[in-house]
Amino acid sequence: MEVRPKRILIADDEPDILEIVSYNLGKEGYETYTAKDGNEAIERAKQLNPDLIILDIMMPKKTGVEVCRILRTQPLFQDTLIVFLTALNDDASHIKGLETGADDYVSKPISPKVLVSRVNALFRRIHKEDGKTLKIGNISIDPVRFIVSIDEKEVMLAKKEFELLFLLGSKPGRVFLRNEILSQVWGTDVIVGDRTIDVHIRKVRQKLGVDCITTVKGVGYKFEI
Amino acid sequence: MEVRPKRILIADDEPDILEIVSYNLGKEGYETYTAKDGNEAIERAKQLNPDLIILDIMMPKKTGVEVCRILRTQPLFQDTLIVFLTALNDDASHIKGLETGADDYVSKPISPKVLVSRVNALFRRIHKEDGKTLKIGNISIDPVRFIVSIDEKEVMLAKKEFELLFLLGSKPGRVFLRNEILSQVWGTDVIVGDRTIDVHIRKVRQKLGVDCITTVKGVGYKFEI
DNA sequence: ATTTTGTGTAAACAGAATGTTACCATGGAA
DNA sequence: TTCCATGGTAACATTCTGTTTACACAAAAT
Repeated sequence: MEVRPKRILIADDEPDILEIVSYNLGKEGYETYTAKDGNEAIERAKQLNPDLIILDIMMPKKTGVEVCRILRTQPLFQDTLIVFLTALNDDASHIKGLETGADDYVSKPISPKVLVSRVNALFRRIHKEDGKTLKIGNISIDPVRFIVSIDEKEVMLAKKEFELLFLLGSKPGRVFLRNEILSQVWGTDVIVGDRTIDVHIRKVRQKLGVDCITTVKGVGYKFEI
Repeated sequence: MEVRPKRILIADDEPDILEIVSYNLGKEGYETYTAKDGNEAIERAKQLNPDLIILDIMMPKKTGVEVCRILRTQPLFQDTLIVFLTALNDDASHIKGLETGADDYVSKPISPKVLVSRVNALFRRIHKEDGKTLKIGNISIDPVRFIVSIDEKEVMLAKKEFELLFLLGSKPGRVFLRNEILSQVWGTDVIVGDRTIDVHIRKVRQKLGVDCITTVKGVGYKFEI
């Protein structure tokens, strides 16, 4: 399965930092976006639904810790990786950062190499599961062979259909919001109509012949047996 | 749901380090085990199957990096968390550690607090499943799966119904005024009639089949078992 | 006892959200 | 080229939710 490039949002009030971090991560193949204060970080996070967010601790409007706490209260950002960036090299803020729900912590002055390798390490840790066949009850979803099996019976899905099912199947039971689905399967830059998701959901349901996708009206869809 | 204490294996050739790390993690509720060189680390890892392994980079017999590489080749240790411990504070070894497949990296001199909080953060990342689920007695309210369970029996609520219950359930026993409910669930801009809340309360009561919402006349409602 | 105030309940309605179908554009394969 | 699979849109059908209305009932106030 083709992998969409990871989206990283970087929030810092120093343009130099934004640029150097953005440049180095971009070189690694990440899609980078920036924000220059806490409020903008939250706003852009909601709009972009990034895979990882790098937050400077000391920022105008809202500190990185505040932004982290606010984002973490929302289900949408439960899985988002968060890394703190700070000039304070002391233990206290270090611990505070991690306890707030950050996944890592890098102190300034930043070595681009270190930052990149830590980011890579975080993604590696999360995506150990990548490439593995998902098995939920009698349904298995194989991203390598691009095939879905139901009780040993194999079903072929089109790319988008497969990606959609794979996303939902990756966390059975969890509800995926419509924008989440849009940004994960279609990407943030593409603009598609309102009925597009529904139509694809329908196609998947039809091809599978099993009712394993539940609609949660006003919210989204979830995979459930 | 009760959780078995996490097992942590610590490998270092300095007895002092072993003791201080073991003591501090033990105090946090982890089950700790030690090894004094690379070979012993591998041996004990196989025997204990720990959830997390802390490896000193500089150890006799085999270095931490070697141990990590060897363990990572085995399926059993694919998901095991690995943290490196080192006196070398330079970037080179740092990067090397993470690229080898470690999940984190802490440099000596070790601050026990920092180590403990990083370990906590690693585990928190692994089980973020049950993060936001409210549990009150035999009722659990899961905003990620959008499901309410009563004694393992699952109930689906409509969006507003769910939000209403979630609000009340977020502070069991506390009375929520009608305007409070209005502003939290419906928002400040929306104007709805007086009976709307009642009707929703009724629907929730009906669907749950359990009497867990108490009316406080002239005031509001509260969640109570 | 009567009125007033607050809440419970059922039914009905409007409109939002989703399901469904048919159709079009595109691009690769035969 | 033609054919076909894919992905997207538009238009309509259907379902479900949220809200209101109307009234019953209960408790408190008069």
